[in-house]
Amino acid sequence: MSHTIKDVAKKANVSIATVSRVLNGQGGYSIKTKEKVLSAIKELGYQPNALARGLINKRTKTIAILFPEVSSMFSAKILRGVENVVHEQGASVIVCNTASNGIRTMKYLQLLHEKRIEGIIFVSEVLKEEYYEAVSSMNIPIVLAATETYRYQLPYVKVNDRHAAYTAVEYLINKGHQKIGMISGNKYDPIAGHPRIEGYKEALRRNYITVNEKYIVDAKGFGFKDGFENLPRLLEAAPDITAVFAASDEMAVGVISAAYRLGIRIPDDLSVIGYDNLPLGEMSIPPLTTVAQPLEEIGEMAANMLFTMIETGETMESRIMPHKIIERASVKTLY
Amino acid sequence: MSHTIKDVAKKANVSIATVSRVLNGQGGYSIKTKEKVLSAIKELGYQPNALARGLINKRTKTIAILFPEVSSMFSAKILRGVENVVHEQGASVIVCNTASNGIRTMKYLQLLHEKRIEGIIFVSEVLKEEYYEAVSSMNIPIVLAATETYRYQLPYVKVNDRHAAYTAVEYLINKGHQKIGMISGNKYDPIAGHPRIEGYKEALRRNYITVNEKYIVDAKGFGFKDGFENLPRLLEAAPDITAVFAASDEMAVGVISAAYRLGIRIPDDLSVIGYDNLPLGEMSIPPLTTVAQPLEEIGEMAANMLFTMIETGETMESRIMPHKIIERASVKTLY
DNA sequence: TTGTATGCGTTATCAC
DNA sequence: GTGATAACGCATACAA
Repeated sequence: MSHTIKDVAKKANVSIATVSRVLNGQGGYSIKTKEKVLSAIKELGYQPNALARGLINKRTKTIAILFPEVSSMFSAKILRGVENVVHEQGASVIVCNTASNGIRTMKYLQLLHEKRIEGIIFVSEVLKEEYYEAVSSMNIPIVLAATETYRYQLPYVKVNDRHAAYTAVEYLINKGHQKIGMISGNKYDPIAGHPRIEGYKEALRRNYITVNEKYIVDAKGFGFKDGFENLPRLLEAAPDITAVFAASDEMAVGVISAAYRLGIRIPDDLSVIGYDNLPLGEMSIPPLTTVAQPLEEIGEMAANMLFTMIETGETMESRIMPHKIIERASVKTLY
Repeated sequence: MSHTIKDVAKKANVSIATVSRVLNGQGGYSIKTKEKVLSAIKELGYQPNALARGLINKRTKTIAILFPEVSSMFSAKILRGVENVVHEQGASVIVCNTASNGIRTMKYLQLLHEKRIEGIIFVSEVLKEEYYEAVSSMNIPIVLAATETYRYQLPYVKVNDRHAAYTAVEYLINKGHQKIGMISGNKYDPIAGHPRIEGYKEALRRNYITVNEKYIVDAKGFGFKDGFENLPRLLEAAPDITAVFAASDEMAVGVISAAYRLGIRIPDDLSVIGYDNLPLGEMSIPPLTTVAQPLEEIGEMAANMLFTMIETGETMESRIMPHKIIERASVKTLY
């Protein structure tokens, strides 16, 4: 099996203490012994045992990331950002698919506790009380990504959902649209649901357009089907709309597909704006205009914050990341 | 900080040996002491230290997965399958983005060695010799997913690329197409490139259609842009084609978008078939007909194989997973 | 500059 | 049934 520091010591004719010292480059040894040790290490192909190390210095150089669904473009983008800085730090990241399932999440949290990971990035979901308790008892930092919590003082990094939605809708208004429908994700979702609806309403109000509740149809989720199935419902309730704000890119693409089925031309008959800026949007026909969340940067920022929290032991300020309109071809100018 | 087995022992008025015994449910203690220990554990919120455990029994219950690009739907799907069985096993998975970069990969491999992970799943890439050497020296099992290697005896799980491509093209032929173009990924790619081209050719030959090299255009990769930018090139070289086989779904969607720009109607003027069966395909306009790789199952199978290899110490047989045609709306029947 | 010895939190092998 | 105690592989305080 793998060699130990002892084997190296023997081969180099020194004590294990000396080997340990050169391994950690602390000095306190002659250049000659250093070379002896180093060559012994090379000869044996020795690799230090991170378990033994971690046991002593209480550092595992491992963090975890939890999301409700690993296999979505959304999660994948954030993961990429996280993985980037994790690798930079010489650390590693354990991924956990919670499936939005309480017991599965709790089971993971326990496993992570046992493995003595040093920090957690919690993505997209609402942080339940039991999660919070569990993490608290682990005494390690956590940062929320693309979500936030009002009940606890926890750092998060996300865009301002309300404002981003506002921006999207105002963009539509600036393009001359007045009758604007919205297909929202679950309206009870305190992060990606309600705030975006509020942003929509506020944009209308500030531009002296009356808010009509019938113009808002609530999907149950944020997927393609949610958009696809709800465009007809929206059109029935509000046949005169000239534009739709969909609460996610997947929904927006669903809307576009539904429109295609119905013989409604995008953007000529109906304009569509999405939310997220997933790669999907560029691939759509027509290419989707959307309000972008910088997902990869959110992941990077979250990871960076987590690592400095691990290092310093102090908490950090939350970050609101900038959103911006990505103009493509799904919105028509109306004048 | 976290409590140790010692604290539990003290609180329960027993020795650490006894605590360890009930912790591992080995028997050899009265039901009464068991309860004493258990309640002490609960009171203290004790969590065993996996590092110390791993140090002794040489098991970390951790595996790693490496892919060239985490933030693709392709990787995400496989990851999901892997994560599924990993969680079932009470283990955890470290994700590594190699970025198809040799030194990055080697750095990761070393880190993983130090962490004493128990196995590796290697996805999509060509296994270089130095990778093989590194993994060999770790003395842990590896299984390849969606890739394979000819130089070494390593278990893999993937579809038969050549056959899957054959199936896709024959489907086109059965629909009455004779002039069929192909946009291949990198033709030097020994896994996803060359074999698919061979499958394409074979399908033509077996159906007595002359292979014309001009009908094959080689993109440099498998992305949207590769499809988008190469349809015009293909059309120039082979203006009379009635159908295109794209070597990936992303490319196929790129082809559809390019066709749209060119005023070519899909499938009326041109049929398109893809490869992979990503969620993307359902969202396309028109929905994409494609040959499916069961990505999630590939991930699950790879993980299952890896775990039994870890358990038994023996190697396993490779698995060819079934592919199948997913009929949607991008192919027209020609008679 | 170098070596010895102790401890990190477990499990396992002995005794009792 | 239960309790000391020796590993596991390493870092470090203390001697030398």
